Amino acid sequence: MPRPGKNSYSDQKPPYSYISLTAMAIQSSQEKMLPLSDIYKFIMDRFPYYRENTQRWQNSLRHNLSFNDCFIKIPRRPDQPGKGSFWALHPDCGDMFENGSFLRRRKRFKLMRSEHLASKNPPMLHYFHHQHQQAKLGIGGAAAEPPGGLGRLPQFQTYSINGTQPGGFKHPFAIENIIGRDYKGMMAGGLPIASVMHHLGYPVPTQLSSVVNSMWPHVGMLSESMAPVPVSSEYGPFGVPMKSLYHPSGQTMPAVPVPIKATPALGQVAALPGLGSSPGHFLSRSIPAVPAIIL
DNA sequence: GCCTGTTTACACGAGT
DNA sequence: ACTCGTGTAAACAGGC
Repeated sequence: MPRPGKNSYSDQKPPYSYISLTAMAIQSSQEKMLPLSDIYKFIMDRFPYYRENTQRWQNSLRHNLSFNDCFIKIPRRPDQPGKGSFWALHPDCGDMFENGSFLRRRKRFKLMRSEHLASKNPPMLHYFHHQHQQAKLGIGGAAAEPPGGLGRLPQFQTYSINGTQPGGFKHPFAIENIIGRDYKGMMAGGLPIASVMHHLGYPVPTQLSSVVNSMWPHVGMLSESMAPVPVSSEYGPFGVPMKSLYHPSGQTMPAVPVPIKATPALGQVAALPGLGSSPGHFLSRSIPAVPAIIL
C-alpha cells in the first residue's frame, strides 16, 4: 500500500475535533450508533494520523464521549454480545458547528439536569433500543420505510427532549451544516478551511459541486492511498455508500436528515450549475424530497 | 491484564 | 482579563 508523501494529509492532524470525528463515525454507521472500538476503527481507517499514538488520542476521545452531553451511551441488549456500550449522538445536539469550524464549536452542547436524567434513562434508552431493533429487523430503515420517509437516522425524526421548535433543529453533521454556508468563508483553526485543507494536501476544488467531497476528503477521497473507501461518487459524506442513500423508489435519500430551511446558502447550492453529478446531484435532488423534520 | 467508561486537573487558544 | 471549548494526562473503577 503506497504511503502518501510527508506533506499530504496522512501526516497532518485532520482539522476536526474529536467531537467532530466521533460524530462522523457515529453518523457513518447504519444504525447511527457505534461501540467505542468501531469509532476508533472509523477514525483510524480514514485518518492515518490517528494510527499513531493511539493511547493518547483514544483516551482523549473517551474523555470526550463521557464529558460531552452530545454523546449518549446506549447499553447493549443481551442479544448484542460485545464489549462496551453503543454511542450515539444526542438528538438535540444540533447547531454546534454553526460557525463552520470543525475544530471549535460555537457552543458546547449541554443538557439540563433533568434532560441528563432523561437521556441516561428510559424512555430515551427505550427509544433507541426500539429504533435499533427496527434497524436490525429492517423496519424503518431505507429498505422498509415508506416513500418520502427520512431514511436513516430515525432517532432524529421526531424525537425531541426539550421540545425544540420545528425548523430550529440543525444537526451539526447534516448536509445543511456541511454545505449550507459559504464554503469559502468556512474557517478551520482560524484559517479559511479551504486554505487549511489545501495546506494539508486535501483537494480543494473550485467548483462548489465538489463541496461535499472536499469537505470530507478523508472520507470520500482519502481512499486513493489508504483505500478504506473508493474515490467515487458512490460515497457520500461520512463514507456512507451512496447506494445506501438511495431509496428503492429511485428517490435520493440523505444519510442524515436535512431540515428544510430556506437559507440563501442552501438555495445557492441548489441553484448552482454543475451540480448534475453526485454528490451535488444527490444534494440538490434530495433536499426537496426530504420531508420536514418535526422536532 | 486489557478495555471501557468516568472523573479530575491542567494547559492552551479563540472569542468576548 | 475572563470565559469557554478543546486536548492531554492521569487516576480510578468495573467488566470480561
